[in-house]
This record gives sequence, C-alpha cells and structure tokens, in this order.
Amino acid sequence: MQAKELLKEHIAKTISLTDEQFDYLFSHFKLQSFKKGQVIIAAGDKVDHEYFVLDGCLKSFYINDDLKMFILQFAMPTWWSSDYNALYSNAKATINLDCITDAEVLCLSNDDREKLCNEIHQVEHFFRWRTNKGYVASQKRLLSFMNNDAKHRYEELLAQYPALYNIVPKHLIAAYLGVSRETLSRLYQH
Amino acid sequence: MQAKELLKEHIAKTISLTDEQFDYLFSHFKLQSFKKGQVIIAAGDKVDHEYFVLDGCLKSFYINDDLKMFILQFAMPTWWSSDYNALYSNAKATINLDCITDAEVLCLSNDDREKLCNEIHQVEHFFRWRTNKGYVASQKRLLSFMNNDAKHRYEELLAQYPALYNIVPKHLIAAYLGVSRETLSRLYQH
DNA sequence: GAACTTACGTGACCTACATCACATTTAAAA
DNA sequence: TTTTAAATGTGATGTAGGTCACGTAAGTTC
Repeated sequence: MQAKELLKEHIAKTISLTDEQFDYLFSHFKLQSFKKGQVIIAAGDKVDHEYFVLDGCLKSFYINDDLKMFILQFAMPTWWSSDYNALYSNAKATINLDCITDAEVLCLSNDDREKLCNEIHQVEHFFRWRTNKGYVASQKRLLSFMNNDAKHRYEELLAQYPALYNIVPKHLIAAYLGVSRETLSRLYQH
Repeated sequence: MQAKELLKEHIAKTISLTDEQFDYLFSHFKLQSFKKGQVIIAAGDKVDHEYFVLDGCLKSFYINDDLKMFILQFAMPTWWSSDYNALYSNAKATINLDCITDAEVLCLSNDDREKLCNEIHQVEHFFRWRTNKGYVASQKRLLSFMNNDAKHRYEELLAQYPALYNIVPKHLIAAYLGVSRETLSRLYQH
C-alpha cells in the first residue's frame, strides 16, 4: 500500500478529515528509507522527529551503564515511535531507535505536529487518542511485569504479536521481556 | 486553597483560558469527599468518571487471582486518577481506586471531558499533554522496573515523592515497588 | 568458499527476592 | 481502658532467574 493511503486509513480510524485537510497534514510528513541495523535515534542526539512505520520493524531501547539493553517497544507498520521523553521536553535522547529489518517510515517533526494540532482541532484529537491508547498499553505492560513470570509474559507477547516470532531474534525478545537470553532459551525447552 | 483555584492553577500550567471558559469548564466538575478507606472504583464497576485530587491521597491498584495487590499509582493533590482503560473503552473496571487518607476530589465524567474537548480546543490540548506526560512517566517506571533492583526503586520513589514516606504504610509502598512487604522491610535494615 | 560475526542452546553455580512462620508494636474500636 | 485488628520486623528456607563458560549453527562479508 502507498504511504499516503496507509497513513490515511490509520488516521481515519480515529478522526475524519476532508481530503484537503489530509493532504495538508500529509505534506508535513517526510518519507524515509532505512537499512537493517541503521540507527534513527542514538542516545545523546537531539530529538525532533517522531516516526510512523510503513514497512519493516523498529525497536526503541535503553542501554544501561552495564551495557545491558532493554527494549521499550517493537514498532511494526502503523505504529509510531520516537524517544518521546526527549521529543516532548526538548532534551537529549536517552532512548535509542533503530531498524531490526529494512524499513520505510514517515517522519514528522515535533514543531509540525504542534502546528498541525493547533491548526486542525481534529488532529489534536487524534494525537490525544493515540497517547491515551499508548498510556493504557504501558500501564498494562507494567502490571504484567509485576504480576507475571517470564514464561507468562513471553506467551502474552506472542499471542498479541505473532509476527514478532519470525521477524525478531530471540535475544531481542528477551530484552523486551526483561530476562536474559539464556532464561528465554530455557523457557521453551520442549 | 479552594477547589476552583487549585484546578485553575493546575490547568494554567498547560493552557490559558478566559475566566468565562474556565468557569464553564469548572461547572462540569463535581466536588466529592471521601473517608479513609472508602472505595471510589471497585473492579467490576462501570467506570464513567475520572478524579482530580484536591486533598488527601488515593491509590489505584490491581488485585490478581492470588489476591495479591499491585499499586499502579498513588494520587496526591493535583494528580488525576481513574481506571483509564475502562473509562476510555467503556469497559468494566479491572483496576480499583480507593482512599489511603480522607480525601477531597473533583469528579469529571468521560462524556463531559469529551464534550469539553470538543467545544474548547485548548481543553483538548490540555488533556493531550496530561496524557503525554503520563505516558512518558509510565515508560520511565517500566524501564526502572527492568533495570533496577528493589532498593534502587525504593530510593527513587522516596526521592521523587518524599511525602509518601509519612502518609503511606510500608506494605503499600512494597505493593507499588512490586516486592513483598518483608523484602521492603529488610531493605532499610540500617 | 574461507573467515568472521551473530544467534542460539545448555550445564554449573550464584543471588535477589518470595514464602512461611511467628513475634512485636501501633492504631482503631468497643 | 480493654480488645481487636492492622502494620511492621525478622529468622529459616525455597526458587526464578542471573551470570559465566563453552559449544554449535547460521548468516555476512571478503
């Protein structure tokens, strides 16, 4: 599907815009292609864009002082990703964003998002609901973390996003679940 | 401080409204008083309000099948709380909300929030930013969960909200940190 | 197709935290 | 003030998952 159509459909799930409004909105997005492994945001960078995934799979992750990686999100087509803490508060990135596979994204600047939210009430509504959903999902994941063991969380993840199993190497799944790759490997012994 | 002033100041940090607009907004809030221990939302309830805390301290929490409690949030003055998953998706509550101390809150219905967001663009902007901040905070807590041990998380919590130490019993702090009360007790042996 | 890197599996051992049990202190209720 | 319940401390013991070490398989790159 074309970039424009994919975004249009995605947005139409929450708000309705006229064709003129959507065209205007879309004119602020920039199409970008990345290769597998390519870095979009590195810790320390100035962050001023967010990314809407058209194709491929991204990961956003944190690296701690012991160089251990923790994955916040796998971003598949129609998902949004960035270092939102840095983006919203105009701070340097603490989160990294890179490509697990070759990827195509639409890129929107923070300034343009705020401008569009200001100009088109419906667009502000869209972004409010996008974050509302993200917030609820994040709370659910937090609860699952406190409540469930690694095996349960692994099954939960695969049930929710079966596609990940084929696309994403196991040690990255482990980094998302918050367990070591050895532990994950032992979970599905038979 | 008066309820109205507290809300006005809180909202003025994000948006500016005329006095007429704010009065109109405020007219949709209902003042409610609760006693320590009183339940505001119980799992299974229909949820159609969210709550802005004026005074006292609330907790929102999940109870699992083993009757173990996990605290999502302590809500102090100027904090908002509800079961947002249920509220947004019009589902039955899975999260409970009750009062750790006597409390005063302003209560806003989901329908009224949506109506106000629709009528006053700035109000939608306010609620978008409220959730944006909540989302970022939730991500940070998730990372801290994956990255840090119980002691570290405990110190982090007290550094961020020193008031909690005096107001909230230790076994509730443990339920927020995701450790047993015994483990928490052992953390601050000297 | 050889050289190198990345992914994955598995044993041995270690550690943070859970659970159970019981004592003590503090607060609420009668 | 007495009674009852809630909150906290602490020992003994169990366990999920971490870390280290090493081996094999499977992609990448030259």
